[in-house]
Amino acid sequence: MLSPAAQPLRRAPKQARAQQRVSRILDAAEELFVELGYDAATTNQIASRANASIGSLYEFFPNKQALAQALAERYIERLGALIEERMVNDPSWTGEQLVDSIVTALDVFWRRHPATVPLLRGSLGAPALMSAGEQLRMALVGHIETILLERRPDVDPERALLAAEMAIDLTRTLLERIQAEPTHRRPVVLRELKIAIIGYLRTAMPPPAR
Amino acid sequence: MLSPAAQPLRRAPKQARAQQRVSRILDAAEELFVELGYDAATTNQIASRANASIGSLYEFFPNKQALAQALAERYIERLGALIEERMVNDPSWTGEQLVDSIVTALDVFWRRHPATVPLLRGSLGAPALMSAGEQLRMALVGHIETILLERRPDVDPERALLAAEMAIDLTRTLLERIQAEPTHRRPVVLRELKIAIIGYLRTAMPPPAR
Amino acid sequence: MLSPAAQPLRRAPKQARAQQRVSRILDAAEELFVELGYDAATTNQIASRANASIGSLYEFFPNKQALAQALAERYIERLGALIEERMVNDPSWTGEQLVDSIVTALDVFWRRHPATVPLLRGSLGAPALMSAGEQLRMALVGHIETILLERRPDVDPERALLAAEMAIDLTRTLLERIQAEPTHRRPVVLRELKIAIIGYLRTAMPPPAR
Amino acid sequence: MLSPAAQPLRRAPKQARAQQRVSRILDAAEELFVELGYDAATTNQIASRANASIGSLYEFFPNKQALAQALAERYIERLGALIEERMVNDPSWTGEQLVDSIVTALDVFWRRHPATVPLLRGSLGAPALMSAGEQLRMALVGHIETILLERRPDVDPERALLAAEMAIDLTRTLLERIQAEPTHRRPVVLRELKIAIIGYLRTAMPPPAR
DNA sequence: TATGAATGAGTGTTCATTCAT
DNA sequence: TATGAATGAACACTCATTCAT
Repeated sequence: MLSPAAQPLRRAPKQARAQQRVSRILDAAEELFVELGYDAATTNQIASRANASIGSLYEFFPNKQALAQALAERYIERLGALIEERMVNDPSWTGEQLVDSIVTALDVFWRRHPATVPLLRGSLGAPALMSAGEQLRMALVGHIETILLERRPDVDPERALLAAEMAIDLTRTLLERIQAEPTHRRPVVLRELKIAIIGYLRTAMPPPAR
Repeated sequence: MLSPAAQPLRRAPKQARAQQRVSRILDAAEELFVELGYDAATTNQIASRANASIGSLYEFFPNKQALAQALAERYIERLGALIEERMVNDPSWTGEQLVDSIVTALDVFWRRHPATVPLLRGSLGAPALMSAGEQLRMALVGHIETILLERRPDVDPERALLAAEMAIDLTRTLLERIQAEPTHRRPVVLRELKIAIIGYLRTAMPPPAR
Repeated sequence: MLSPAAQPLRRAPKQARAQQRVSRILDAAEELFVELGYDAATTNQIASRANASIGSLYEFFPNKQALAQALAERYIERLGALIEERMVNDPSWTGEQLVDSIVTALDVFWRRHPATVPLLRGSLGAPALMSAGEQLRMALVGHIETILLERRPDVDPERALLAAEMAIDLTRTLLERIQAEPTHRRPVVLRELKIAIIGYLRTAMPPPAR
Repeated sequence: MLSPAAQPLRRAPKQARAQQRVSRILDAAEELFVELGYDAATTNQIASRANASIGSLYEFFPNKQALAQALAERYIERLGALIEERMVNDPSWTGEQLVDSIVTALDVFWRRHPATVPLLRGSLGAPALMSAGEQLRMALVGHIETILLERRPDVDPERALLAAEMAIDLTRTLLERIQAEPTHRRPVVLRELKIAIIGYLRTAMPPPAR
């Protein structure tokens, strides 16, 4: 259930205007983190791209890191929606179909929210982003774990958790990698990713001998 | 193989003393890039941890970026050695044994040179590091591709390249991920990584029907 | 006349407070350029003498050079005022009286704005100052040329321009020279300067034979 | 006359090799002061253009300023030679011819030794150069004063000194100014300079009534 | 409440000068 | 004596953050 997590906002934006502003600021942060990276993007740039004053930004976010936090939380929320819509664990599907559906959904999400990538990047390089990314990762892992256990109640829960983590980490890397590929190569890598996950799951949790 | 690339050093350190100093500076950079990230690590910190003066650092490296470059090049060199020593494609080995040997070798390398991780991280976040990391990745991919083709001459070369890329990307992420795990979990994840690669390769390039 | 030139200010100081601050910064720059020279004066010194923070200075001026530019522009403006007040070409005056009036006016200006001197100094030594100084020189030359042509319509315009340039250059040097003289010698040199200009003009553009 | 002045050299270069090296260093300093200005030229650049080591440079010159000093002194020496060769006060010449000869000689010198210009520039802007330039100026003034007194024994010695100073200062500025002019304008300005000096002297020290 | 002017610690980098070899 | 590697104070400039209005 993709919990909302510790409140990073100084003041809850009660009025619609304020909520809109917070949203615009996060949009701007998302864009600039992607364009320039977390470190190179400045808070003043973010504010001004959001048509907000820098003072306003700091009204809502105590510091730069909180922007990353909030972004991660927004992603978590939106992932929640995505999961409910598109990651249904339709029991009539084969495992292949399920993987396909999930990976496709995540690919769409990644493309729509490219800052997921720098956010999900691990600890090194930008410690500021670690906890935000960690949360996001855990939200995804939790969902996959649930699906896995639903479909394969025979599997050791610990193994399922591990497999879910692996699946998410594989997906993350490859989707990140895809950004660097020329457009025409993207479907190729995407297909390969699905193969990798299927291959992995098949080996890691072989169907119980009939 | 694993070519050295453009010279980033202002002055070639002819004397042993100077070479040692360059080496110490790179060690310090490695440490601090890992501890704080590329952006947050300052050149003055690096110099002082290397027991060198800041002027000395700039005697050898024209700017901060060049440190990352040089680090990547040093890694490429050392990987060259590692490959020759430990990544032998012994024909008597099974595929499993080969994967095990390679992944283990890389794990050791990763642990010894943890800055490989931020260096190998893709483009976003620190454009400065992109080309350095890209080189490193290509060096690894090239080696795996060679081994793959040697063992499986029946496979389409393009597929082999793709598989090599996949294998490296999977390995990179997971080894990076491992850093974040508590020590006792590391062997578990490492084993899982091997399973993933084996599972993937088995699915992607199934042995020719007999 | 005495056109304002390209805007060197990052942000137009709309409020009176800001305008005052810009002014104080320029005053400080003026003083320090005179005391230490352009290169030796540091932007931090300038800011702190202006009781402004260094950040504030860079809020208004994109870089050190822009301070010199802005100073030159301020001089050009003030010279505009000076010219209108004190360099009137009173037709009842003799040439001697006119020269006296102009040189005196410039002397006063020079004393009040001693950084005119380093600014007007030619290209070598501080390329940064060249264009700023060149503008200032042209403003002065233009004014003298106008007066010359008004009083001596018989003279070839090109000659008048040349004479105006000469007059300004002579004046500049000598007024600069004067700074180095002990106080009691200054009127002497000033008188000599007037003699030089009068002597020059008399020789360069002798009155038409009646 | 044209005295050598306080020794700025750490060690008298007794051997021919050393003298040559000092000379090459000064040549390099001259070039770079002209190309980049005194401040922007670095001592390392100077040493390396002179094919000397930086240590060698500091063997002969205690600091950067001393290079300017020594340059000025070298100019003074060479001016001494120039004066003896080309600034002869031939009694058969008219004043015009004399001025022409002197100004021409100085113009040649200036062109051959363009660093005279930044050196002679007054105190402000580069205090380091002040005393060096001052010495050079005094050497020139002294010579002109002598000539003036020889030709016009009727003139008050103090007036002659003043006139000599003026003549040198006018010449200096205008010759400096000439550098900034396009080549084809240079003879024009040069002629104008002669006119200015002649006009000035005629006015400042009119020939005794017959 | 919202603004954006103001702050100043901290950054990468340079360069005059020293001194071990 | 000559070298050039080494030094580190100092510089121009940035940017996260504050706070008076």
